[in-house]
Amino acid sequence: MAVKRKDSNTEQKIVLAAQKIFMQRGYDGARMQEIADEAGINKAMLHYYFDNKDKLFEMVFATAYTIIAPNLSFLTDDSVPLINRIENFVNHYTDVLMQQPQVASFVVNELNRNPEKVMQFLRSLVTDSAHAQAFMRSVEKEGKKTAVGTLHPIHLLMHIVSLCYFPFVGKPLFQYLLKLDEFQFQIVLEQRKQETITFLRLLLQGK
Amino acid sequence: MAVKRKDSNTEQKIVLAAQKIFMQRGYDGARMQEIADEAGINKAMLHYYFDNKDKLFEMVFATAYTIIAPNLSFLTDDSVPLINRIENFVNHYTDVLMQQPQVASFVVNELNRNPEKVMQFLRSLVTDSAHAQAFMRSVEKEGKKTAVGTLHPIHLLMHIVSLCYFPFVGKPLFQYLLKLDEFQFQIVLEQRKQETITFLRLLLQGK
DNA sequence: ATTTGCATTAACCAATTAGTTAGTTAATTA
DNA sequence: TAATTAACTAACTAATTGGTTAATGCAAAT
Repeated sequence: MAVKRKDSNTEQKIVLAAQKIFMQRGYDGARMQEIADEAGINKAMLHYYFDNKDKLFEMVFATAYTIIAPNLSFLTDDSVPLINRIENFVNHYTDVLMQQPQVASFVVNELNRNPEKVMQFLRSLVTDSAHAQAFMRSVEKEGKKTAVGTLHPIHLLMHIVSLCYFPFVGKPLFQYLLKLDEFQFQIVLEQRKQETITFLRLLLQGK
Repeated sequence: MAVKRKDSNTEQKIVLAAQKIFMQRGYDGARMQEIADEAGINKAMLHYYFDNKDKLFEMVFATAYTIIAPNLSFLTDDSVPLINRIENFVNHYTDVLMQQPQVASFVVNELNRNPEKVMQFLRSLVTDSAHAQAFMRSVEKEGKKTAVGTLHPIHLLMHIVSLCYFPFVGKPLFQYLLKLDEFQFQIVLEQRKQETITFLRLLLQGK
């Protein structure tokens, strides 16, 4: 019996090409032909390795989501002070998003474009509902008295995630508004890690 | 000579339909036929009133951008204390985005999908580069000494805009992470106006 | 050496899509 | 009332697109 010859990295080439094209163009804008060209193979090969556009997309989206979706477990380890957990979260996701700047807007875009379908898919992918509860309890415990009174977990999370993610999702907007070229924008992003942490620290300081 | 009979509101129906479909599906996902159906007219009428898909899209995008793009003039009136200007900004754009929740993600999505083209189009649409400079000077003047030292205008702006906009752009993400239904999410958004202002106020308090 | 079966391709297909055309309707006006 | 012209439509077209098929290459097993 013959043996699989998938030693040739065709599948990997397809994955990389699909990631590039889908992230650049989105599901609707992506063309199977362009993915094939990018991978340097025939279009029929895409359907040989992945049945159809949807399957190929799901694979790309799952990877992208896993990389950038805020993992609440960063924020639920009660043995570490809340501010340090937040610091870790900000540092981690700023680094991740800087390495792959287009992933955030890709995931957010597709989630908005097709919330029902994609979120149904998410539920089968990850099971982190427990962390949401743990985060709530953890903040309520530690954040009783702060500079602004009682800390609301949901709003704290929205603050953190918004500050970390939006500079990437809104990059073109900021670049246009502030007339920043690529290089200048990179520098600003570098600074933001510290700026964001300093800002969030204000919220947690007892009065 | 005969006279225009555009008393029938066909053009208006097209505009409304195009707004709905483009915002729902994005440029690539939108179908001229679906826009025609939504408007209750023939597909050829779209081309009669607007030459092609691009023209129709540009009209929709220009309107959307004008509505939701952060207008820095909110933040540049030196006769009002900075914190009050920020308060006005937050209140205004939270209201605007709550009224049309999908506009923010539409504009941001399209900006990411086609930065060069759309931004080139923007430059012909609005000329607000002066406000960026005015904002910088204004913040540098008033924000010399704050709780965290000298206030950096660019980061302050990114904080403000991120806190206001991302809850809308990342709505499906937050709904999934925090298991919030439509009603619960609306309540959170209502609260955010005050939460965001309170948070930003911390930044401006002298130490 | 021949068979076996995965890997790969060129060519094709059916459906979709933006855009066009040729013509109809009906209000205005001269 | 007849000419004029804006408003509107059904039907068509050319190009694109996701997906299929039938055939071929080719390494390994017998």
